[in-house]
Amino acid sequence: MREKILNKIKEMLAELGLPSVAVKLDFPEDFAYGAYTTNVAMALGKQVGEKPVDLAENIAGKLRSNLPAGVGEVKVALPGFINFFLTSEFLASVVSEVNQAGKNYGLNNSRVGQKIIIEYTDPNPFKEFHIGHLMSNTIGEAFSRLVETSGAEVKRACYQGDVGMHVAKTIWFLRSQKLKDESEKWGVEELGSAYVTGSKAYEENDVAKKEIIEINKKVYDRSDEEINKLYDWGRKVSLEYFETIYQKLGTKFDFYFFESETGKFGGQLVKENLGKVFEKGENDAVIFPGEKYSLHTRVFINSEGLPTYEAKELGLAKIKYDKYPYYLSVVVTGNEINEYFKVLLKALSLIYPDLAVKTKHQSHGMLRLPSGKMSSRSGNVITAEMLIEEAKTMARGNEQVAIGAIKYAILRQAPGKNIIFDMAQALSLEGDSGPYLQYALVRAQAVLSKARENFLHDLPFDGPVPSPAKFVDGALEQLLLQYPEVVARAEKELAPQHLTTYLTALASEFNAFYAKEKILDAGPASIYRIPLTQAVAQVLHNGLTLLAIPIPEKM
RNA sequence: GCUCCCGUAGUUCAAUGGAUAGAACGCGAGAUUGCGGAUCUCGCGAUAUAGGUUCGAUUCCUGUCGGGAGCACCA
Repeated sequence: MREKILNKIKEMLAELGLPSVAVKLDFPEDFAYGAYTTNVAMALGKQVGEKPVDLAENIAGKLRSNLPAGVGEVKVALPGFINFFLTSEFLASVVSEVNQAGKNYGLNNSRVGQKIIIEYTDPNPFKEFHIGHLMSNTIGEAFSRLVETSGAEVKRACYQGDVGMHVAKTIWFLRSQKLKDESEKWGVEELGSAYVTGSKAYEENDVAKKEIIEINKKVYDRSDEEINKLYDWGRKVSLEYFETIYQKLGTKFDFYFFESETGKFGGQLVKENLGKVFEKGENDAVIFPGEKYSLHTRVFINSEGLPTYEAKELGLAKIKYDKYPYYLSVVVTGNEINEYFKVLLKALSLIYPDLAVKTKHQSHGMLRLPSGKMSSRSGNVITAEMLIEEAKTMARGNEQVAIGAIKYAILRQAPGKNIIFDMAQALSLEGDSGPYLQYALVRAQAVLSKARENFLHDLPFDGPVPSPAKFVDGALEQLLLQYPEVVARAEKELAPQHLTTYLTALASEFNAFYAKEKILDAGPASIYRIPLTQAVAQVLHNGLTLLAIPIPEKM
């Protein structure tokens, strides 16, 4: 439809002898202004030296004598908008289009043939899976699913810090506890608190600090049998635990990358480019002189000879590409990495320029809780599991609703900004929330299943509806029509909030419709309203699936 | 101190340079023998500040004020 109207406008502009400009066709804020609107007249007004309204009338007049099929009216509004109103017949046809397309409604081909890799979550073994990881996972999974709608081949990647100081800190404490083997009843929670204790010791106790640095080296070169044993056990426990969380959250990774591999290779890369890209710094460290490029100078190899985060990330870019020659690589991390990532991309561009341009860093903000609430006994860390459990009690024990509430709270705002996560608000379970969407869908499904049982037997309605035009109200149908464009925009901008905003508008419109009109047992109107309900349910289903928000059957 | 990000109803968030700045929570008033009330209807209420660019600025540019993150061997 959009294409048809756009082409027609261009055609008319040409016939009027007006200069060709990029024509914008928008969804107006209010359906009172039609289904589509354009501002060409205002944009052209000055160029041509005519009043925008007059110009708009001129163009509209032309359009009226040559309407695209499905457009019922063209109106001009001050100060020069041209608005397009669609016919009831066309709007009714949207309903059957949605039902015919089903799960495929909203897909497009804009990225067919592209290989895209998306890295997110990135929890560290030997540490807790905290709410920051939950946030990264939620956003990354939504990105992945959105990008898949464009026909791209998407691979999900998880990058995990299985070596480094945090590991050494945890092991330091485990060793001090004289842990013999895995028969000891320790799990992830204890690993988490071992890290906290080790961390504290590192900062407060010089002896411990030295021991931890020593352990760190031994983890890298695997020279100590006792440490190896603790290490292998801890790594396994952590990774197995993470899998249970991914399952809950609806993520399945294609690739796992570990710092133990990227560190080796990244360190090598840095050494090879010493003197070219990198320089010697203080205490034998190897640095990247970021100041040359008005960035920070960063250490890539520390004075112990071990690769830092930056060197590892450098190696990772290449390792990823070797495994999966990508067209685009998206990396989702917290925004405290922003400055480092700029340095990293600069260094990468000097070594592998082609990879640097293919890499896109998308950060997310921090998940903060209103102070005082929800602090864990072991420190300030709030684990994902604790949050989910807390949410669950508020969601009448329904885990799908709990996860939906949390995910929606994260996805409703633009990524990159901090989120003040007010538990009470996210789980008020009403209004602008995940459960609100879930409820609208569950309710629609309940009506539909009742329709199947008692009323009509030929669902789904994927054929034409007899004389539906008089039952068309317009708002729901126009929203249904917008869905594919909303998805495309959210995909292109990696902006899931467009989709959450849209779905909330759709659910709200549906709930109003539900309150106002009878769907079942409404005579001929039912013949239209049942498929309409089905189309709404289909779009809610498709949209929630794209956001990886669980869809409960009952709630 | 320097660099980056951000200031929108009382609160938490939207808004591709366009129309009356859109929701939700909260507050006030209503709707229930009705397909699922975790619902619906109505009301109150906001672009930090001073300039600039533009036919038109929440959006772009500059200053000020306020908040967050980072600033050499953690990730």
